[in-house]
Amino acid sequence: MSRPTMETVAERAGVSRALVSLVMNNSSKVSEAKRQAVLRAAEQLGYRPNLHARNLAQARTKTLGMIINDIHNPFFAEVVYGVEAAADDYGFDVLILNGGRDAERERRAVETHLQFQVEALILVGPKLDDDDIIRASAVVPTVVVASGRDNPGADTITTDEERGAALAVQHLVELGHTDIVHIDGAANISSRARSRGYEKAMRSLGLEPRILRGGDDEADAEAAIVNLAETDSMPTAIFAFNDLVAAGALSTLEAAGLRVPDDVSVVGYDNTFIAELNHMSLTTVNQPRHQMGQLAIRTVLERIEDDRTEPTRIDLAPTLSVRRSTAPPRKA
Amino acid sequence: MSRPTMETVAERAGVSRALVSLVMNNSSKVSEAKRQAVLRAAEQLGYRPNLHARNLAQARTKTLGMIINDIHNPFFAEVVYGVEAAADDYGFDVLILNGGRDAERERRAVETHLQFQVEALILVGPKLDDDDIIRASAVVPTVVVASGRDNPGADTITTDEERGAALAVQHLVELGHTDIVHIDGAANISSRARSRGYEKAMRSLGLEPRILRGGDDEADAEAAIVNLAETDSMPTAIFAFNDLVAAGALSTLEAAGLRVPDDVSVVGYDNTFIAELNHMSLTTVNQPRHQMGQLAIRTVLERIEDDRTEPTRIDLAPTLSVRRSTAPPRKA
DNA sequence: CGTAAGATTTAGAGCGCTCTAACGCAATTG
DNA sequence: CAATTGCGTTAGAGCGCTCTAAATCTTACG
Repeated sequence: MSRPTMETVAERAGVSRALVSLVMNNSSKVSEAKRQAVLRAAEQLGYRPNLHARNLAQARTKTLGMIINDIHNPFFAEVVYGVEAAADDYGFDVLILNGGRDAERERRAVETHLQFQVEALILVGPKLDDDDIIRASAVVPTVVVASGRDNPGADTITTDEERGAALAVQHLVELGHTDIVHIDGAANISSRARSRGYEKAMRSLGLEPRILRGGDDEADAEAAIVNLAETDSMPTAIFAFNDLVAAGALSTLEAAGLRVPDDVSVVGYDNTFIAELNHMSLTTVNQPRHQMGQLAIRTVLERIEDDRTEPTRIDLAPTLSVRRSTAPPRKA
Repeated sequence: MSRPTMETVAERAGVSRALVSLVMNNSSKVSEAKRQAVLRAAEQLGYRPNLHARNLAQARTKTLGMIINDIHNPFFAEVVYGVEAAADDYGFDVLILNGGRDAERERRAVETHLQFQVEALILVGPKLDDDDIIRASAVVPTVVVASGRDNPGADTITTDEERGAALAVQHLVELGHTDIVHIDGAANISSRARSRGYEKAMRSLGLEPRILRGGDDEADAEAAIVNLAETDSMPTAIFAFNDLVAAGALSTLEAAGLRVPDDVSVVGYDNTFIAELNHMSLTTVNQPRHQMGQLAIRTVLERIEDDRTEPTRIDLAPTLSVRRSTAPPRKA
């Protein structure tokens, strides 16, 4: 009942174990006759090579370990596709472990991957802290995708989020807005850069920045906007930390009797699935996620092969996806 | 530069390799003194057990292989969380491979998992056909989650989709609707059951079913509704194949000057992320995804341990999540 | 004290595969 | 025809670990 091994196949085909190995790795120095015999035997027995044995013998695995902050998040999904496409090209398998938005879980995931002897680690939006990342990259080449900060020891692929925020501001100003409020991401890792980008852009255009504390979901947006309505003046445009916050802004504004984009324009960030929905149709800052995934693989594999030691940092340019949530301000 | 092995640790701690093994598997029959010595040596060397060697020696892996139809789809993500939670309880690791909506890719993923000697296979919304599934379950216990049909040889975890559709109809009828149109899922695997549920429910309530061909995204909904507006009469309620189609209905209806739910009520299916957004607030049929994931693990692991041979089928009950996209029909 | 029972520790084989070195054999060559 | 070459094939060691059986060390008791 236990699975057939090379030994079994060899016997059946009337050859040595070594020859079966050669056939399985389709070596060129096997006669056509024997190759056929071996393949036939393997087929009949339902033979399947044992990857653990192979990895052990070869002392390499041709496998990459990827950890995703949160499988739920469609932003990361896109990165995964990029990673897989590139890994395919290089003949590597990608094993995915779910971080579950939890540093402790991620730490265990790193451990699992290392025990599996993955040849590189791809961390997508990790919650891990610097020490964890240093420790990991001491063992195996590591690349971090889409995390604002610098990652000591690891390669980093990001987009320039300051620039992304500036794109949003610029778009609104070109439409004629001058009173633009930013709802920030609170403690979120990307919040700092986006806020800074917003602030710089506003100042350089001679406008006064107004930043409200937000967060990363709909409820946070609601709180911020209720606050605006009650104690502050309502701006003509809102630049939200991300699409979800922007979605919250949309519904809260409408609940308050304000129309988007007629009364208030709204811009999001990330160009997630949400923004694309017709019913939302959010103008938003887009990050080239697929490309980020691809570059992550290239970078880290190139690091293996050329054994470069200095970590690289790649900063891609964000773009703006204009949809129906922005328009010129109502003529006063 | 190569990683330390048990041998290395043993030398450093001044004990035998076997003792290190015992410590690593925290056996109770090791003296405290040696245990400490070994742990210290391991720590200092940064020792990490090689899972491939262990799996090879043990002839088992304590690893489960999961294949997800499409990482993008948030519906599946929730299932993943359920699977992981349950697998944790049993001390199994879960390796995830992305099917990428493509049967061929899935087939390769199955192969990879089998070569990794996973002890069971969890297929979430697979695109594979019956033969593939039969072949896989001949090698390793297999459970299929969220796929309408019967899966020969494999365990199956689904919800009763006919019943889900009936819930939607019933809700609308209770609100007072009688003219309810269904936009179906075209070739989608779940379409048949949902349509049938709709039709039966309508008939049993003495209402005339009207089914339009839809699909599984926004554009499909738009086509169907434009059709309704132009050639047919507009109903007072629409039951869509899934949330995305419902979202498409929402925007198309509004573009046509109809208000939801004042003029037309809309019900979706799946209770995805979209439905929850405040701005959408879709009434929708909910499947207990987390529970489905958990049951998948329980079922398949119990199958390993009790070596049951007959495949099981578990059909969970869907529920209705009522939100703001449904209301009584406008009084005529 | 001697020794049996129990508690710790270890030697060594084996898991399924790859890889190096060597082997057998036919074809080629001087 | 002996020697060389080269192709196809194979023996056998070794990858890092677990596991069984046996060795060694303690402890306790008569």
